[in-house]
Amino acid sequence: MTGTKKHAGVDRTSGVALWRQIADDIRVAIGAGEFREAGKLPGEMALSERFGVNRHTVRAAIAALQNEGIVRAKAGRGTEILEDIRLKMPISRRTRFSSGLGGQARRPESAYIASGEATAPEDVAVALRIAPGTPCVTLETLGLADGIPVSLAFHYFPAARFAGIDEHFRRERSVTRSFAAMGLADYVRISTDISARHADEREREWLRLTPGGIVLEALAVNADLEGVPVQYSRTLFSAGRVSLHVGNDMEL
Amino acid sequence: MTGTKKHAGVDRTSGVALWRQIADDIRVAIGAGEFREAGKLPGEMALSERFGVNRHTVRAAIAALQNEGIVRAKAGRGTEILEDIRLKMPISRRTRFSSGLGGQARRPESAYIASGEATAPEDVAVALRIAPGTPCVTLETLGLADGIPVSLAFHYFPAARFAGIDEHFRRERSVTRSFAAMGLADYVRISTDISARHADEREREWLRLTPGGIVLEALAVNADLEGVPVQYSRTLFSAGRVSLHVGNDMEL
DNA sequence: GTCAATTGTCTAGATAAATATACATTTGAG
DNA sequence: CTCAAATGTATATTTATCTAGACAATTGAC
Repeated sequence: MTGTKKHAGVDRTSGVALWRQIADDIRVAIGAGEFREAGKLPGEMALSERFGVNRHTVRAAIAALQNEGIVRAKAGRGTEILEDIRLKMPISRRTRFSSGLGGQARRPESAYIASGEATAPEDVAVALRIAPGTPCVTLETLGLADGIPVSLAFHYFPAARFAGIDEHFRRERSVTRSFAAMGLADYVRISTDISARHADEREREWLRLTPGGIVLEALAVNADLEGVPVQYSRTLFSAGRVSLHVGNDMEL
Repeated sequence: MTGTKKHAGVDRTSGVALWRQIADDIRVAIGAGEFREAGKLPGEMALSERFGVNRHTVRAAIAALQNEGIVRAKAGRGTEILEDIRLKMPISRRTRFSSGLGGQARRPESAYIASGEATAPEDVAVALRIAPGTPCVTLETLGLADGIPVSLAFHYFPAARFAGIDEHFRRERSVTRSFAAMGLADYVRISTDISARHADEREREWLRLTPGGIVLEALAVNADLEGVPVQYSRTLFSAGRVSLHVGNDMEL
């Protein structure tokens, strides 16, 4: 071992400023319920010892968390924890954006970003069981909870069956209701592929992430009740605000 | 607008060093297939213009990517893109580590890290449907593919039923075979919770990740064929090497 | 071999982040 | 009111990151 004293998870060679590492660390700790009893963070001195850094570095971290709306510092009182927010998004045969967040006392909302026409690329065509190059309607949407963006989705629908579904979405603000308006009363999730990576610039902008922010990328296929694929989606969830739950109801 | 020219996705006020932002950005671009034709990155000068930074900053980013084994720079030739190898790990009712990677022509392997006894914390107890504080056998394992670590798992087994299962694992190197050796011939996955975050120091060490590396965290519950929970696992997958596939067979 | 294109190395200086101290201000308990 | 415990503000110094420019070393094309 070197003579360097090792402290909780701060890395001075990572290219990430200490205040940001500490802010990320505290955010995770809050999510894990570490300070739930006190309802507030330990004092700046205590935190600076815990992380092995100067008090001002801790202050910079807290300032960042304040900026995110997670905590609120007040002279003489301490730093109050405002809320613990990581939504649980169910992934099941009946996965839908708005109903998925229903039980969590939040206001779910979908926003229209853009739509257009495109020919299906290889991977999308395979998933939708159509020939590569088949015309598709594309739709890009933003999912919000209490006004905070949580997901950015890019959808493909076979144009032969769903031409104009984007117009329905602009009115209905829901894929489920858009399907219903076009005569498809019900549909099921048949496959979901999940990976994680760093968000690119555009994704960071829509999801209001800081550089280095992580997204969960879910590639999903929905089908009608006959099993014919009706939708291919690539949805990016803000990993700091959402976890995905693969549950029992996938079994029936 | 200010006189500052805006360049592709670098943010100078984020607390993340430019070289790391650029490394992350290039990694994402490689994943999206941006340089697939050339098979190599643009020159350092071209990249420094693209990101609006000095050539040396780009060099630092490339050095980081080289360290991750994603690219290889060679004087006079350029910076070659190595191969993007991301294993697909199926998540289904019959999820098992070794058979999951079977079809991908790789040599799967599990290694024993440590084991012990512990009382079940709240969340584990709820998942295993036992009282908090019930004795459990704990087991920590490393999953490898072709000798490269891909997952780090921490398991809980109810001690009343599975005392000594860690000893079986040390011999068998497989949870499935350890269960079999203790009289449990078959089991099924009943729930999986997936999220993503930055790896901590210890995780980076076992999974051989660079600082800033991402892990997919899967919280899973397995049960016997009567539906009685037999195992709770927290598995960390190296997000650069693994994607999780939630497929149709979850339905039967 | 010559040449252009590219990565590798070196030195120096400017900017941002982190440390070290000191003291002011706000709050709630007693 | 007084005091202890916090956060807020200020200044100076050290360290890490980024910029700038010059030149060496390697490679492949001609």
